[in-house]
Amino acid sequence: MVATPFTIDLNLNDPFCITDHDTPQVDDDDTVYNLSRKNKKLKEMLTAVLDEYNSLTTHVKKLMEDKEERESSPIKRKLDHDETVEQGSWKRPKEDLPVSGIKRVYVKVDPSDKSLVVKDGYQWRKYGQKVTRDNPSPRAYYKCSFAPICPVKKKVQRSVDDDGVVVATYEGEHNHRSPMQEAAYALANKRDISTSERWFDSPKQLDEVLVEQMANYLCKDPNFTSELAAAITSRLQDLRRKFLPSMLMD
DNA sequence: CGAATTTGACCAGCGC
DNA sequence: GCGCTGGTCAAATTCG
Repeated sequence: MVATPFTIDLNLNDPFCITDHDTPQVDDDDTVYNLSRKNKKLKEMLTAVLDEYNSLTTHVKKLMEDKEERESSPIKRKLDHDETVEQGSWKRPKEDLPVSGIKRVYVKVDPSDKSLVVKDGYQWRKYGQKVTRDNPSPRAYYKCSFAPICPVKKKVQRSVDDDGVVVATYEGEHNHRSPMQEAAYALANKRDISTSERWFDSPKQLDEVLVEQMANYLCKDPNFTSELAAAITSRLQDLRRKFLPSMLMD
C-alpha cells in the first residue's frame, strides 16, 4: 500500500519530531531505554495535542452555534417553533423518540450552492430525498456510512426562511469515532506499532489505512489543512516549551 | 467497473 | 376506508 503524500508541514524537520522516513539520530549516549522513554513522552505529547484539538473544535463549534443563534435569532425562533411541529409530525410515537439523541445544527452555506452537504467529519450515504409540504426545498436523508453498525441518521434541508441556512437534524449517537478522529488517533499510537500488528488486535493500534484515510480527507479541504497545520504546529511548540526542559534533565 | 447518488415506488401512521 | 404525508427501499443512472 502506498500512503498518500501528506501536504501539511507539521514541522517534521524539527529534530524533536520523529517521522517514519527519518533515521533516528542515536547519540552515543542514547540507550534503547532512553529512546523508549522519549518515544513514550512523544506519544503523551501527541495524545495531549489531540485531546486539546478535540476540545478546541468542540469549543469553536459551540461558539459558532452561539454566534449563529444571535445573528439569526428571528429565524432561530421560527425554527424552534418548526422543530416542535416537525418532531410532532414524525410518524413514530413521540414517547419513543430518543429525544436526547436528536440534535439540530444550523449551518450557514452559500445560497447559490444547491447541494445539501453539511461537513461534520463523518461519512454519510444518501438514501433518499423528498420535497416536504412546509418547505419548497427538498429534504435529503442520510445514513452513517458505518450503517448498520452505526444507527445514526441525519436529515438536511434548507431553511424555509433563509436560503443561506441549512438545517441538519441528527438522530442517534455515533458508536464510533469519525474517520478523522480515527486517523488522528492512529497517528498518536503509530509510533510503537509493529508492522505485524493489526488495528483490530488492539483498539489503540490502528494501522496505516486510517492514516491514509486522514490524509485523503484533509487533502480535500485546503482551508482545513492550513488551519489544522497552524493549530497543531502552535500546540506542538507550546508543548515543546512545556516538556523540553524536563526531557533535557533526563 | 464499483461506489455513490438519484428518483419513483412503496409503506406506515395519522386524521377525517 | 381513503387520502395525505414523511420516511425508506431499490433499480436506474451517474461519477470517479
